[in-house]
Amino acid sequence: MHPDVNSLSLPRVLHALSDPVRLKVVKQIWRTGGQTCTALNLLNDMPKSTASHHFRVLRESGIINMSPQGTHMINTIRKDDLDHCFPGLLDAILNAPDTE
Amino acid sequence: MHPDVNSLSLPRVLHALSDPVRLKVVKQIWRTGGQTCTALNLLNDMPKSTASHHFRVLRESGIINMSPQGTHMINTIRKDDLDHCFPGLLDAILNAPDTE
DNA sequence: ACGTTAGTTCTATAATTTTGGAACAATAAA
DNA sequence: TTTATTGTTCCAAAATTATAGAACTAACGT
Repeated sequence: MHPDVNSLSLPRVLHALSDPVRLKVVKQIWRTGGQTCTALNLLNDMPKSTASHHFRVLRESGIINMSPQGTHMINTIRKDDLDHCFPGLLDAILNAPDTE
Repeated sequence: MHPDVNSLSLPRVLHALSDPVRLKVVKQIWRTGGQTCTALNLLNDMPKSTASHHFRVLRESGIINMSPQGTHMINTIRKDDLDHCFPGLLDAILNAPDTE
């Protein structure tokens, strides 16, 4: 389930992005323009259920769109929606240096 | 204790701002250009210790500067430092509509 | 010196999040 | 149809965070 554009919450978006793993994932999805979970190499670092959890947080906060494509999920950033709701926010975060 | 400019962490900053109370506080400090804790009317809503906790999170993430002024603390946003580390981020958040 | 103001720290509890194992779908491919 | 592949969901444990009462500290005014 994906939240509607008009129901995005800034605290929720910020919380989703405040996790280093999720922040990294978002940057990578953005860089590659849409990836599956495994293609993101998450499963080398953590079990599937944990990765799935992080993707769920990103989806439920409205940051990513997940669409089933055969056996995988294609993840894309909801850039337009985020830009519409919070202008400049995503760009600032995507362009920020890796501080962690 | 305030973190140095070169040691600000994006996930940490995002986490600090992902709490609705703290987000509101930051906006109010920015709007008024520097306020004490009580002037922020936090204590009407919550006990002192809780407010103090939130201010500590904001301070330790590098978002606010707290300087003792007699018996109070003057809280200001570390705008220059944040702009320097994460260009556009704070503006995007400060200008974002109140979604909560 | 005394009380007041403003806020911190200590401590504990409640709430939320993260992590991960195991069982479970759904699709694809042999 | 069997077997992988890709991921989800369920569950419980671990870790983090939020909340708040109570005692404490420091500065100011009287």
